[in-house]
Amino acid sequence: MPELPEVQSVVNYLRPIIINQTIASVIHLNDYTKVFETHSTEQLNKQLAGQKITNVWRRGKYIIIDVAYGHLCIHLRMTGQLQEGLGKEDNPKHYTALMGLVNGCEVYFKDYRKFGRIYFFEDIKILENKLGCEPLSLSFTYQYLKEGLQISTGIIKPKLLDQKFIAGLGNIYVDEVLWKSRIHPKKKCNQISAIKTKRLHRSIPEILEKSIKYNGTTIINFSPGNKTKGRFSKHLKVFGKQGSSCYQCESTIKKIFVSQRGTHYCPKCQKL
DNA sequence: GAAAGTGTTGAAAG
DNA sequence: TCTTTCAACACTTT
Repeated sequence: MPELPEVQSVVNYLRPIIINQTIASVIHLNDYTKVFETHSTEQLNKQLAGQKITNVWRRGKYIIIDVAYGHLCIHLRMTGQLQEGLGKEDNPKHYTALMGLVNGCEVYFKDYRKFGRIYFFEDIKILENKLGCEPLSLSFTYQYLKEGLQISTGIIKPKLLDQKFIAGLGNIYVDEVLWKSRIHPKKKCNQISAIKTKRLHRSIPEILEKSIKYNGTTIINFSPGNKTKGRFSKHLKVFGKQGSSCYQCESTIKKIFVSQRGTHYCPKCQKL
C-alpha cells in the first residue's frame, strides 16, 4: 500500500537510526529467501557486512540505503514495513528480513503478504532506468507532463500509475489528484485540456507534500516505523468515500473499476 | 465455510 | 503500444 508519501515517511523515520552506522549483517527470516531479489543472502553479506551507511533516501517508491560501493534498495509493495526492534504484539512469522547494525540496533522488514523485495545495485542506474520523473523535483515540469500526455493514446489513470512516467503515485493518490484536478479517471490522455493539465501539474506535488506532512496515509496497516500511523487518511477527499457526498458539489462519490483497480470519483466534478 | 476484496508490480497473452 | 489477466501472499469482509 505504501506510495510516495508513505515511503518518504519511512525514510524520515529511518535516517536518524541508521545513517553513519555500520552494517553487521543482512539476513532473510522465516526461510523466505525470495525477499532478496538480486542476490543470495550470502552474496548480499559479502557486499554489505562491515559497510557504513552513508545516506538513506527515496526514489519513487523505493527506499535507498547507500553504502560506499552500492545501494541497498527496498520496495515495500503492498504491506511492507520497516521497524527498529521487535513489536511485542507482532506475529513473528510475518518478518521476512533483518538488518543488524554493529551498534546492536536491529531493523526488521515486516511484510505479512510477502510481496516486498530487497535489491542490491552497484549502479543505481539500473533502478533509474525503470523509473520516470520524481513528482517533487524540479524535473517534473508542466512541459514534461503535457508532452507525456499528448503522446499517450490510453486513459489517464493507468498513465499516472505508470512508474516509468511519474515515479511514486499509487492508487490512493491518483484518485485524489484526479478529483482535485477535475479529471475523469477514464479520460483519454491526449484529450485533456491545457487548463486541466495545469491543475494536474499543480495538484500532484500539492497533495503529495501535504500527505508527507501528515506522515502518509494509514488505511489498514501502514506505519512509518514502530506504532505511529499516517494521519493523512483524515484528509482524503475521494478514496474510499464511495456513497458519501463530494466535498466540492454534494453529489455522491462513485466507485468503479479502471484497469482492475478500485477507482473513486465524483461523477459531477469529473466528467468524461 | 467459501469467495471476493486489498494500498504493488511484473510477466504473459490478446 | 496498449489493455487485460494472472500470480506472488495472508488476512478481512461478504
